[in-house]
Amino acid sequence: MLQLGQIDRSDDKPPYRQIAGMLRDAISTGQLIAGERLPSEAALIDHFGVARMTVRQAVQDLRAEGLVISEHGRGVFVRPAPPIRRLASDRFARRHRASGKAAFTVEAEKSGYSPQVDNITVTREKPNPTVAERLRLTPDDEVVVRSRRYLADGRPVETATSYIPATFAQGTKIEQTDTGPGGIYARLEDAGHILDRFTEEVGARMPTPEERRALQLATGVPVLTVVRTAYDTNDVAVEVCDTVKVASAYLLEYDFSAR
Amino acid sequence: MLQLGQIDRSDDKPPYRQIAGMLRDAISTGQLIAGERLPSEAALIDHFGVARMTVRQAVQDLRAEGLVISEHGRGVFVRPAPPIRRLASDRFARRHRASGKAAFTVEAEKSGYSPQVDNITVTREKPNPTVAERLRLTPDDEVVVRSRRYLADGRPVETATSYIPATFAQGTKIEQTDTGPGGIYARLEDAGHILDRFTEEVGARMPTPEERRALQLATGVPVLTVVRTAYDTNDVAVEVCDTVKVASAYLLEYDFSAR
DNA sequence: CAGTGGTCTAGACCACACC
DNA sequence: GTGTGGTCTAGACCACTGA
Repeated sequence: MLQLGQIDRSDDKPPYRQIAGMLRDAISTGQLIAGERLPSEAALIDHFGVARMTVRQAVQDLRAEGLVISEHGRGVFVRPAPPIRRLASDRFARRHRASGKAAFTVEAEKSGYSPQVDNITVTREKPNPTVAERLRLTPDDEVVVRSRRYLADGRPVETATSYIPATFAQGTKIEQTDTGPGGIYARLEDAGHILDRFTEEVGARMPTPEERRALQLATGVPVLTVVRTAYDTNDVAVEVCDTVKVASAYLLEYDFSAR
Repeated sequence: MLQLGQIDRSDDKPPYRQIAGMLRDAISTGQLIAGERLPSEAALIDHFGVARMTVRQAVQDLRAEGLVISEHGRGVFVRPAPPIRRLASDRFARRHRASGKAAFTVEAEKSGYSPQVDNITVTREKPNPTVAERLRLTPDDEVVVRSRRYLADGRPVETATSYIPATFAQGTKIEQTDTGPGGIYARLEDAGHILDRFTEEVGARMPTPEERRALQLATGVPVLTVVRTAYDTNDVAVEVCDTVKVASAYLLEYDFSAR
């Protein structure tokens, strides 16, 4: 049974923060382990002798920190850490593509989870200014826009949207739902755009409500945003890929020279 | 004056979500711009005909998303986007170091903000298991631990903790608060450890309460965690640097080959 | 069914900002 | 001072879970 202290009414820290602090300590010291249920609101009200809103505010703080998740009708639980995918920067190397597999599949086999892709859409649009600039297009050029969602062991972990200049995608499988073995990059190379290098821009923020839905995100879990641009051997930008990843499920690895 | 709709009581979306949605729309459509004040709680209560806790819960949602910040006694404001530092992966290149400047200073001059470092502490400790593994040390070896906080135009943007094997730091300025021109890396190279490459591991999460204090973080702003390991030309790990960055203030750029 | 968290009401007192 | 958000109380009804 979990042992908790009492509120110090003379403390300037408000009661709800004191309660949040005690629960946080219980979690960080291992008195409450991942997946375990916290005392119910009723139990906390009894123990601390406060109103319901006070304990709810404490729990609310912990949720915003991503420490706990609450499940309607069941209870509040210490958030279990999901398995973490380490993404190495060689994940788009040609040797993987040569095997006919997409980067996400290769990664899945290495790490031992079952990969899945859904919600694939393919459209043709005018690029937004950011994409246009990266692809060095005018706003009047067209791009093929490919969106999809990636799942690992059935759980959404990432959404991705690729933008490919229509002139490069024209008449290739890039315009179809199934791009064939090796994915977009293999088709671009088939078309003579031999890939040379990528740049990635990494940031993080809280998800929008739509992203929370699409990625089934608990409160208190941010997203990593990664915008990748692919260049061919003529230094032509051939694709921009905008991805939103569940932050708790990823570690991105990069190598670079000291010279 | 801001125009807002009314709550639809027959909607299954609860009133507080409807209110949050309308405010969110007002922000995303530009009816409320960065830095502008939202209607006061009293005004929202009047307008929507709900209890105070209902409008507070709506605002709470927006705070957790990082869309607004509330200031006690002043109001709730659309969160202004802070200037974003783009960190290129060549920021530790030797040519910068040669000029006698630390990476943070070089970055500051390029981007035009005033750099500052404070809270510098230097201790000698046994490494924790993670650091020990990265530095290929035994738990009995010692490391010099250097912590500091970086500020841009007076605002905290990052905390960093470096771990250097004591055998490499011994007798150098690395053990002192002021490491001299070019910083730790210059001193390691003075000592014959010519730097060859770095690896970085990037993740994101919500800050701990201590981090929120140290970085003066508003609610709804995650942190980027970057763990960098430096290797010398003998492939010896000579430093691990653990950094926590305000996510809204950074974009990390990396380049890598397609081969 | 009982137990859980989700939403809401209608008040209260407080601390802070600004005039 | 007035107006703002921060904290707290003591209820109410609802929706979901699981025995």
